[in-house]
Amino acid sequence: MPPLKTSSNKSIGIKEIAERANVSIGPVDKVLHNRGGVSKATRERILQAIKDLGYTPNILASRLKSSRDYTIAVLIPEATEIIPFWLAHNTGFEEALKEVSPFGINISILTFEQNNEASFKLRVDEVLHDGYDGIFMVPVFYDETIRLLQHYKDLNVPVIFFDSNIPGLSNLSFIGNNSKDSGYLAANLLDYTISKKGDILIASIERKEDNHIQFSAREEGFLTYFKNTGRRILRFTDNTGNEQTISKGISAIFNDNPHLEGIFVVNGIDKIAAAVTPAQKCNYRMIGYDLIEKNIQLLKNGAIDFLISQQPQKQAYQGIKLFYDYLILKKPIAPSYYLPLDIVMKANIDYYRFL
Amino acid sequence: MPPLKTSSNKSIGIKEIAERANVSIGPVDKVLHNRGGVSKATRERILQAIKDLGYTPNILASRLKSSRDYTIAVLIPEATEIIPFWLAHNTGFEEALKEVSPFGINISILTFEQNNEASFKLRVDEVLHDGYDGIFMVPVFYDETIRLLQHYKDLNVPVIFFDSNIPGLSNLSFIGNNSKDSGYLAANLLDYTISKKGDILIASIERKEDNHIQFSAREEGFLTYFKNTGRRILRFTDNTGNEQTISKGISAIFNDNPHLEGIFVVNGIDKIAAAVTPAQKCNYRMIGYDLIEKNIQLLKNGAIDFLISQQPQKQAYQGIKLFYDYLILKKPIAPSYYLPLDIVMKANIDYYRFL
DNA sequence: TGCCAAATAGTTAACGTACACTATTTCGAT
DNA sequence: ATCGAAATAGTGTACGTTAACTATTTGGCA
Repeated sequence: MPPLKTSSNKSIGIKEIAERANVSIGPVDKVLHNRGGVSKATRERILQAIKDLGYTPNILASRLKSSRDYTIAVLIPEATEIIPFWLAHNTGFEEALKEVSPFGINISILTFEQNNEASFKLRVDEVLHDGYDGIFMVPVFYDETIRLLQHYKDLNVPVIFFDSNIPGLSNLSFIGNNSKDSGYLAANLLDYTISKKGDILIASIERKEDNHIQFSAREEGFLTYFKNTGRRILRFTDNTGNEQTISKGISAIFNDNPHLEGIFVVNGIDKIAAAVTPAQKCNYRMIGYDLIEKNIQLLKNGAIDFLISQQPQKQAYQGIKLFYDYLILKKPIAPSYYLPLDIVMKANIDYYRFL
Repeated sequence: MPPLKTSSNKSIGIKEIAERANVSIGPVDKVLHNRGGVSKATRERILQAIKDLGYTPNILASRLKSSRDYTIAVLIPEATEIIPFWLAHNTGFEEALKEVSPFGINISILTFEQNNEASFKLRVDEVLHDGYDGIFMVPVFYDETIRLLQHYKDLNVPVIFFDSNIPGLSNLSFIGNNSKDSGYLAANLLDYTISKKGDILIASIERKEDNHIQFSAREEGFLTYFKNTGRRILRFTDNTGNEQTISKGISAIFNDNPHLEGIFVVNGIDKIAAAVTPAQKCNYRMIGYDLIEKNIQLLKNGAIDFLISQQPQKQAYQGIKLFYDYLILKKPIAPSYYLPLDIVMKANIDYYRFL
């Protein structure tokens, strides 16, 4: 039985196409790139030859010759002390660049303040003015996002959203997690780890600089799971950010609800986890989001039981490679790419730290 | 604030190096490829110029010129009705090939029977005879693996293991899961989902065609977790493969152990899951391995609670890309690449199905 | 019919590298 | 000092594509 060789015997190039169509390579290239200046008849012959011989362009040679550069603008919130989350994307960008930069793909990272529409607008202005070959962005502010999309729609420049999505717009694609499903997953998992009659608390730290759409979706998914189960669900929301206040609030809930067994933290799990004493901790399970360093420590010392990763690095990596697929390989792009919802716990955290 | 441009202004080629070292491109190329025929003095000058200017070879041009092909032999067990697991790798191989085949990397898939050393030996003979530029293999049989390694060690041909590892050999690298840690993870998760005093059953279907080293490691990790916890652990092993026998065996254990709450299935979870009635199922949790279609169905209908994925597609994909890194990019390769231990349940299975 | 612009087709020079081939230099032996 | 082989350095072509440039054909109009 002969081994399954995956190589094509003899690669056919534009020369072979030209020969088969009885023309020189000039018109072939024109047809391939829709550059016009080819009579209808020969155009047909060339297209037929391409079909017959199964031409696949040699991207190496193509790239070598036309050293056209593609610059992707990356519109991403600034990582801060409070929200270090956005730092994680960088390793993904770097990794992707290693693979695609030989093909002339560069990125310009344009950061903005997540709670400051003016700073976002400034970046959009910049992007519109400078003219990029692709936009990879977190669509935080609706109106400005629309403005950007409208400008680039006519230019046929790919705009891909990541992290959070605004459905129904003219962006080429979205890459990220399904927030609602992640909430549903958290509920499913929490349900497994507490007793049938235990109560559940949904907690969150609300900050103006956060992306509320995503958080609502998480909660919605979570509640969907428990709909009609008779499970008692409590709610705690802090918008002070003050440790004392949070601590008191949580303690009060604990005292008032002896049957509390699970906590689902929509956002700011480090703050919530800090508000709980180890003595209290042994009585409930806590699940939340984001594999940032602080949370990883809390997971390791047992203050948090489960984290759901949004895989920022992977979003960044795959996102940039989507531009490579689209711009260089001319592959079709799906309207959305949902990354797996990874469940991370103490026993497998080390395998998720650097990816 | 200017955007962080990641592009290099002007790429340095061998021409620039030659100029700086006061030679023509000929000797530069000779130095770059250690082809000799260069005097020590000019060699030094050239190396210095390379260092000074920070030369990075243009892999596109390089590849275009020398259309040297690399063929990787993939030694992988044959997928069968009983063990469809090995089918999953194919999509990973295909995906990887799409990216690396422009660089001249091909693969030859050589399958063997997992429980038949002779068939393995045949493939090893083939590999030794035909001469490959890289070997990607599951080292199922020790002696033959050694034989292969010894032959290729002198030739400096990269041999990478995947799926299961034999430590301490001269292979370049390993990519796969850490089986022991996966067992530990399963224990940790199961511990979360059952009550403090529940008993646990470790079950497995032993078949001669299986990889026992991996299974032992899983069990070892599992037991490590429960060491000194006082948890009562039972054991069920079937080596008949007969449905009736398994069913009876499992039933007997259920009857004899009313406190049984969790089942860890080392291998053959579909068989074990089938042996349990829905009525019994609601009293325990079941965790096991392999995202094969049969198991996915069982997960969906609730017969299985958790599956740990070995990510065969990712192993295949990343493995082939390792050869690309090594052969084309000349990047250093780590001795092992452990993939994340993914926890899959009903609520997130759909995100794991096609990757 | 002849002329000329427009349309179409053909030619060629790179892109950066690899490597075979040719040219030059070095240096020991006479 | 001269010759010539060995060692070293330089040259040129090709890889497949792109796109500018040149050559040819077409066809409308006087």
